[in-house]
Amino acid sequence: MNQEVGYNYLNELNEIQRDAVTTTDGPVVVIAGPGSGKTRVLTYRIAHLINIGIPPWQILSLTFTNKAAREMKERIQTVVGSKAQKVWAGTFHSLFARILRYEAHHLGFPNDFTIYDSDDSKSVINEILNQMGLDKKTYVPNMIRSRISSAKSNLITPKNYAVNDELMTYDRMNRIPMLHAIYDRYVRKCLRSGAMDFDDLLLMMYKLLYQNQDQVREKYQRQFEYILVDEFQDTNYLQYEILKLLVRHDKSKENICIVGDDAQSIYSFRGATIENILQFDHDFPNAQTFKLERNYRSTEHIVAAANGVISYNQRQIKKQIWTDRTSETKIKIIKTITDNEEGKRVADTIIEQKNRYGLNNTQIAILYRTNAQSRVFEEYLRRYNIAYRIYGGLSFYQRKEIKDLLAYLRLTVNPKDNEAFKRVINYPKRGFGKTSLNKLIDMAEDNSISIFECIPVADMSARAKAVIMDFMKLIANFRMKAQKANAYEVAMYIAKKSGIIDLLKADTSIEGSSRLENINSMLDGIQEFVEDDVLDPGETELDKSLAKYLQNIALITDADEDKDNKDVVTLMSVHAAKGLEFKSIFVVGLEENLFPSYMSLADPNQLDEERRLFYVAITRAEEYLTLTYANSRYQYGQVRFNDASRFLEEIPPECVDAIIPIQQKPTFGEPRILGNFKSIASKAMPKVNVSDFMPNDPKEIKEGMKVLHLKFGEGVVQSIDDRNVASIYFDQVPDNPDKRIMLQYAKLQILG
DNA sequence: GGGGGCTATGGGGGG
DNA sequence: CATAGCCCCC
Repeated sequence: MNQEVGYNYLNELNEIQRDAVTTTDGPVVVIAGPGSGKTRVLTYRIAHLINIGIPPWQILSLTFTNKAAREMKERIQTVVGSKAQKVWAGTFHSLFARILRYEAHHLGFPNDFTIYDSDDSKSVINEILNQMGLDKKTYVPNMIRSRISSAKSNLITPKNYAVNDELMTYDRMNRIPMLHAIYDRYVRKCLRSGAMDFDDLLLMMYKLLYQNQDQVREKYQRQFEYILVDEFQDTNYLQYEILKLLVRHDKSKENICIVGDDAQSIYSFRGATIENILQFDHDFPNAQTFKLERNYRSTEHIVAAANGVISYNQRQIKKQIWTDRTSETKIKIIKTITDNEEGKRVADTIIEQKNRYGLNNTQIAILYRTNAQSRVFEEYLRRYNIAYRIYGGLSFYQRKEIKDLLAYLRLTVNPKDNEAFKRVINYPKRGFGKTSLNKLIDMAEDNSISIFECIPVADMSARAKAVIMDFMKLIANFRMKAQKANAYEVAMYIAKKSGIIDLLKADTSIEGSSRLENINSMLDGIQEFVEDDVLDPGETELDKSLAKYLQNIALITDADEDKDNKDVVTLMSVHAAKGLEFKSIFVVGLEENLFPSYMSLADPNQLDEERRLFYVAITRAEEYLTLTYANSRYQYGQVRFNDASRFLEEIPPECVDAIIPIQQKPTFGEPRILGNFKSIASKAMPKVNVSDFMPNDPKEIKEGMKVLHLKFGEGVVQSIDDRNVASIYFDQVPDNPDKRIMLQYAKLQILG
């Protein structure tokens, strides 16, 4: 054993954990309760494999977030040194994307394929609905997306879908009989755009292995001799089938170790199925099972509460989670009248805990069922001067300006990327509107090619043609640059040459400057990417291309972001909190219709999943657990009244402090922040007396004339172009006095 | 072709 | 309440 670096990690494990680490060969199942040292087992198992001589690049370790993978690598590194970097550790999506970057050509995709996010997918679906003339109220884009996604996750091709009685009957009954056709078109559109959605990253990996062109399957089967899968309860059918393709072959020793907890399965809405754990025993009958039942994280009351709650679920793998951590502090339940008061009481309690127990902000987290609930807590934390950070919600990469620049980058790497094309063809404005774009889209569809490929043969007005040829030249120019420069240099070049930076600089409003800031921090991020000199597993030389950068960022999420070592309270959804732990946890909004969500109430299976979600929430706490609910809250613009969540009643009463009642005098006079004040403060427009206004015939208007406009006031005509569009300077308009007005519609009065 | 304003509608979790 | 999408106006 390698004793030069590290230490004897086996001493840090209990007996069962140690067995789970040292049973390296053959299939292994680890059932790991919350706080049972699961990460420790996974980490040391990998370190152990490396220590007994397994080359690190033969180890495939699939985790739920990239951050978890990164942290694991760091911990492995303390045991085995720099070899840890060579382990293939990451999420299913990110590792498969990396592999597909070398292999996608086997599947008819460019190796520099684009990854479509869910907004892109939705936009593709909308385009299809328009082209097929289908009603979006019946064919709800989100619903279609999720049906396509689950078809893919269950390996049902469009062809198979169309001949599947059960699916077709379901669709007919739900008045969406064309779904199979939409699915078919969707797949073909993505292929033509050289784009894969999130499901495709899995599906194409499956196809790649299944088709086995150039013995690709054998290559990866040989390479990944040891496979570890974390959070196995959250894998879907397709993910499991891929694992089987990798593990099951003639020479295989079936060295696969899956780690999971059926009680923490919370992703069935995206196709995850607990069946996978049950099926695993069936598929690998010689699998050895280890149950980690000792909870090292939480105190007795929290563990008892968790056990009590989860016992209301019928189907589960038998286990008894226990702890020897005693505590004076029981679980607190706080009841309030309004959501606003809930926010205040949570903030009060945070102050109290910091004083009484000496907690740092970092040791505290507020968990909610829906991201929309964060607002009241933000308000009070800000008011109390407590630093916080919100995870989730609108991520950085979903901001408009970021998506705009990204679209240029994407189009540069992959000109067939239709979604990127649509986004920037008229941004900045270059007079290429909806009508011309729709014409192009239809033409591309008719010829089964991408929009970009369609341009040279497109039949359109001379003016539109001129605009679009210029645009093509611009992109060609970007592509040339991308061939010889790194991601940062190209991105900087594009940000400037595309006009995005100038456009944002010209916008002097607060939002404008924050957009520019975002662009700059994105560019900083790209520079960081370029300067990072760690070789990814599978790489023989550093790849700092734009294409590589795009692949990297397409799959990172908020949960992957590092806490920048600031002392902040964490606000996040329960889903996002999975795998994390905090000394003090607040689970808020415990009301019927909210947690459990109203969408789950009708279906016992979904209700069980909500319960598991609650189980995940409370087991994040080490010592202090506070549960809150409000009798009434603002939901969708009106006050709603909800009963306390059933989950509160499922907690054994002996774990709970006496319920803290509603404050007798609720705090009035706290200003509520109301919406719709915008219009008052907004721009002061010049006033023109309507009764005096006498517009002239537009034909009379010439360059240099002084004119009057009903809304913009007095202006001077700077120029009139061949399209009969006048550029007029209105000096009474504060923000952007330069207006382009089409004379055929404009009402202008000549002043001289 | 582009922008502003109004209405209808949704309403969850995330790779 | 937020926002997407539509319609209308310039």
